[in-house]
Amino acid sequence: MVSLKDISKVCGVSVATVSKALNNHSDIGEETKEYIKKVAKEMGYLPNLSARALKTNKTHGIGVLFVDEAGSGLTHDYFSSVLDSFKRTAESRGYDITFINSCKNRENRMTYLDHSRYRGFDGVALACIDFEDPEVVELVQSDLPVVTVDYLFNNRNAVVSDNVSGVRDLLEYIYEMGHRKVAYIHGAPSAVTTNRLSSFYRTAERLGIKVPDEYVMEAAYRDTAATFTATNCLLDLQDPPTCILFPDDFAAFGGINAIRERGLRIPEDISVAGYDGIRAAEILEPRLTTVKQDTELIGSMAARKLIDLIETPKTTLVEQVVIPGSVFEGKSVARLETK
Amino acid sequence: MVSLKDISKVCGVSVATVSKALNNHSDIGEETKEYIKKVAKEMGYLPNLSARALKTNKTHGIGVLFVDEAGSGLTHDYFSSVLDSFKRTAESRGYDITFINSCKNRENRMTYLDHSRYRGFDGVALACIDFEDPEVVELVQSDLPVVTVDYLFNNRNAVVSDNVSGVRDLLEYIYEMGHRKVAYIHGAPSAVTTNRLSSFYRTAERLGIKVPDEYVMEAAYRDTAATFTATNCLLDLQDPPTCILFPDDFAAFGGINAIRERGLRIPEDISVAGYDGIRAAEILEPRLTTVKQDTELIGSMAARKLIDLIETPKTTLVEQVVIPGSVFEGKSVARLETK
DNA sequence: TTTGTTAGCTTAATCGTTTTCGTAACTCAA
DNA sequence: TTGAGTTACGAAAACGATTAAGCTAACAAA
Repeated sequence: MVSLKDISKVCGVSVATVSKALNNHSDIGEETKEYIKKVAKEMGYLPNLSARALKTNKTHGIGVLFVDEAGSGLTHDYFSSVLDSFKRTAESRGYDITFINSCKNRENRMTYLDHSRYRGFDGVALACIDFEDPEVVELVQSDLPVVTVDYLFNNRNAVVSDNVSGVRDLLEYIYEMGHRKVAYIHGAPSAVTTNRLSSFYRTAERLGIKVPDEYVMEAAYRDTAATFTATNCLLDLQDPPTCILFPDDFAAFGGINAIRERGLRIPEDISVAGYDGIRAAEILEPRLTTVKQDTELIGSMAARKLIDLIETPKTTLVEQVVIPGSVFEGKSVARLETK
Repeated sequence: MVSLKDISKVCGVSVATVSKALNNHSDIGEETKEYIKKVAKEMGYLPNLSARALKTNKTHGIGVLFVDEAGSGLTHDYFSSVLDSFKRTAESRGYDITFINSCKNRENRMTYLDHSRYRGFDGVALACIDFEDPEVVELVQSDLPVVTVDYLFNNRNAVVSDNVSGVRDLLEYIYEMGHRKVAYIHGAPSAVTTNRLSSFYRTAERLGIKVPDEYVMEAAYRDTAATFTATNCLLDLQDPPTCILFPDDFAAFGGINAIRERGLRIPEDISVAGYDGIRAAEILEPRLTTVKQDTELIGSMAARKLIDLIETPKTTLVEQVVIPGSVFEGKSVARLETK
């Protein structure tokens, strides 16, 4: 590999001059600069990142921790979309994305924080994880620039999707379609779940929808078996709901299966709605009415905030950005005659 | 950050001794070694990867290029599963995964190879991409350790799923279910497509299934609009097929929609089959009959092969591993009376 | 006693950059 | 003419690790 020294020899100048020329320092003459750059290009010079990082303590690397309950955020539609967008934005600003080692069960492994320091990440992005995990807390509380997705820490940058308005808008839409008996199968306890659930209750109350306790059930996100069971419970009620909200689109299909197994039709016999707006939801029958999250914006905004923080550490501009979703009107919620 | 020098001061030995002790060199006394290790741990020492890499030319980093037609492999079920498995295996062996910058439209960007060199990857894994891309070819032909997924290059390690046996087994199953009129909507031209298609023709011939030209159509992978159209064409034929194979599970849903819009039922009126075995296929109605790829094995095998190659470069043990899939028997292929 | 061997450390060079400080040459106002 | 100020460049010290080579004391063998 060609180094600064090689270039300096060819150009007949010192290593320092080459370095400064390539980095556009102002104390190098224009002609010299151009000449050096030309030679560098011709020789196929590539900076040695290790050497540079050693000197500057900047790796231009960002660590990401995208882990879901099942152990990986990669096969999770919502988070892989967010990550994808995050990656594109970060790369366009010259940062590369590395996974923070999340393989917890190996000897001699490091904590998330240690691993991040070891790799020399300039900053880290966290999403989709158990934010209660002591290792995660340690990482967040550290002096590394951090951005979290869908979770708020004190004094830390965060980008969250607006679950409150999401559920509110969805429920309002369902109300307008004439539904007055709406059940909510919500996800496992978490900050996201709490927001959605309380928004559900508040909106219901405002609209004058009564929500019997048995209309609210729990099923883990993306757990089709759980929603299958829960849906059956709801359908067995003496006074079953006319519409069911599910934790997410994927989980909704567990419920849809339960409904269909009973020979009921969607939406003629019962209406359903999901959350997330995964690609499959737009394609499958019935087109699922859902809240489409703006993963593109969430990801790119998270990258932006993190990189801004990295590059201007002075201004500890802690910001918590809320990204609204939008109701995607599918075919899974029927219009009811309001009696 | 605590460095070797800090430790050496505390221990009253030279920096070299500390380095050797921590790396288990044989010319350091047992007691000294233990003592140094203890102190290092107490002080929370973490090796500086940049410094180490500068000296050893090993970053313990692997670059991955997982890009699909749409620009990202992250939102692609099959590839994100493979990547996930790849990542776990690599991490368990002490390697971290970084994306090779694939954002092509930015000023001053590097080629894949340059970027890989710049980052100092010890090796790279490629999947899901346009292997004809000159940049990809350049990368593969370079002196970097490489493993490819689902594509064979000369003299390069590769892990491929067995498309030949996959299509063969699937078609045999369909034959046994009594189908004699089988159409194949295949993906866009590529090595994978070629293998599948020729396996389709060979198996059909062996089984004595006649395949009229109009039964074979093309639709891009994961393109539900294209399969929608193609399926309609097939259904409009004077002698329509009794079963349709689709490029992949996701694309199959485009066809399924077309079928349903005509009021036809699956599998009573027409049978369908997909390919890949994505999670959604197992859950959605109708349970899709498909070829389930062993993404877990493909990913971990790719990581294994690559790391073996990295760590023992002498033995240019070029291996091309073929991973078979298995037919997942859903409910989308009906048993026909053989007349 | 001398020589050789070995275990256990240390010295010092090196990897490729960045950056501070110096300095030579030149300009220009006084 | 002189001193100050500017411009353009170089020398050298870091950054934190690895490692070849050298040194020393202790001990064994002759």
